[in-house]
Amino acid sequence: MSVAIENFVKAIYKNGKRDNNDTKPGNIAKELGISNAAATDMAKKLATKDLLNYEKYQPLQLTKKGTKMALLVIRKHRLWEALLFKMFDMSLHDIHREAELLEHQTSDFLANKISEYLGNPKFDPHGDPIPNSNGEITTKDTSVQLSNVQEGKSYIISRLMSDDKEFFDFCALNGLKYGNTLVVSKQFSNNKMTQILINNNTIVLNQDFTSIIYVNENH
Amino acid sequence: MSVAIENFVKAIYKNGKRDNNDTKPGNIAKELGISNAAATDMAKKLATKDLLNYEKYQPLQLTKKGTKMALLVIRKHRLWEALLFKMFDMSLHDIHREAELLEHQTSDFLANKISEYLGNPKFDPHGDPIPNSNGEITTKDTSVQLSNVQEGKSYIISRLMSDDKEFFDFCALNGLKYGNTLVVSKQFSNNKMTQILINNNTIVLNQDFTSIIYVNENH
DNA sequence: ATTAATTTTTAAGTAAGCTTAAAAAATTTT
DNA sequence: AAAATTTTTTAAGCTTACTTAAAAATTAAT
Repeated sequence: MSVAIENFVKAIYKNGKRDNNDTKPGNIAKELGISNAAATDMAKKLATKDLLNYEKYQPLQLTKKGTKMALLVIRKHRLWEALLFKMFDMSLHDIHREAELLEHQTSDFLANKISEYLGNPKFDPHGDPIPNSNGEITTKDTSVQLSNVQEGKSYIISRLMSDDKEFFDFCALNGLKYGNTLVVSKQFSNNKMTQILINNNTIVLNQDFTSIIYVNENH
Repeated sequence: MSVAIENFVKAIYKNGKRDNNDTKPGNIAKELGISNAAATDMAKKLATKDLLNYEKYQPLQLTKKGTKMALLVIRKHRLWEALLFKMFDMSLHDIHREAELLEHQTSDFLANKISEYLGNPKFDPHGDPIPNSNGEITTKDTSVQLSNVQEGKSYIISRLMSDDKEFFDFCALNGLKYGNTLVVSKQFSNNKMTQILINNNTIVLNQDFTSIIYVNENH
């Protein structure tokens, strides 16, 4: 299967999770930076390969086979991120960029070697779960978006769900890092803004950021 | 530049070295598993990009720019081989196969990180020299083919120049490994066959093998 | 030095993965 | 509910990297 196909099923999987199953061609096209027409074309093609179900004007739905393909690509991506992060002094954004390419050129055999070397980690450096070699995610995610938390409580950052350099630069600067602790000091105007205390600094985040930072309550 | 282009200049570079500059389209086509027509087409195209000089019916000659591109791809290939060989328990053939794909999806930045991590090695696990980040090979090669050595002398294996699984399996079985010592006990019929003593075993190699095993005299 | 064989080139054609433009359908706004 | 907007689909076309088939040139054999 080609890189284009792998990226296509991956985009459907990711957008499905993120945008509450808005997996219509336009949404996927945007994610991939291609035209809507190209997305429709590709959807039809992948339907003939039993990777997804296609019905005109309906959201695209991955089949079992398509989902497995997506998860195996995501597995390779996250394993590469984990490996590069551990071995080299590289930013989250940089490891993402490299993994984005390497993921398509990695045999299952090599992926397993990397996993084994790392001690079969369950999460990558963003806190995203790493699917196993059968394309299954066995960990269950109890984290919530930082936009959805309660004032006054303490939380542990569990996930930074982004590909964006600006965001990661901001995170690096402010101690927003997988595993770190923060306290929510105030929620403003319907959770559009969130004030947190982290590393003895008070910062205010808007929803662009609080919707992609996931946390678990700190008991 | 595309994968096809990177592989094309790499093939010219490698065949130029190996086959005494027989870099006519047919030879490159064979190396890449494409038709002669495709090789001619690509050659013309790359000439317009100043990667090679093309004259009808003449061998293809890489320009400075083309040579540098080839060497930077080869650099990435050999760095990946060195890394995978060091970190994971993988055969020479397996690391080659993985590196063949990874080489095209590796930024210069990452290549430098890998090199640094490995202590800027000058040779890969086959004994092949690793070009530096400017695409230059600074080590000078004094090794000779095992088909060209003298009876009775002792040599150190410096290079196993192959991509072939059969060959590597044979090497692994018989202790033919980069850095190991062997003694040439006999040359037969115009060097078509060579008898060597290695690891207390006597084995006879034909020219298919002795022409791709390089050695340095053991002083 | 011809003839035969091989290689290279040209020409025409294909598949993948895109594009833009316009038509059709769905969705949103008023 | 009708009109306006947006999205999806269809259609036609493009580029890359190939292919096969046949013509032209080179190389090898007798």
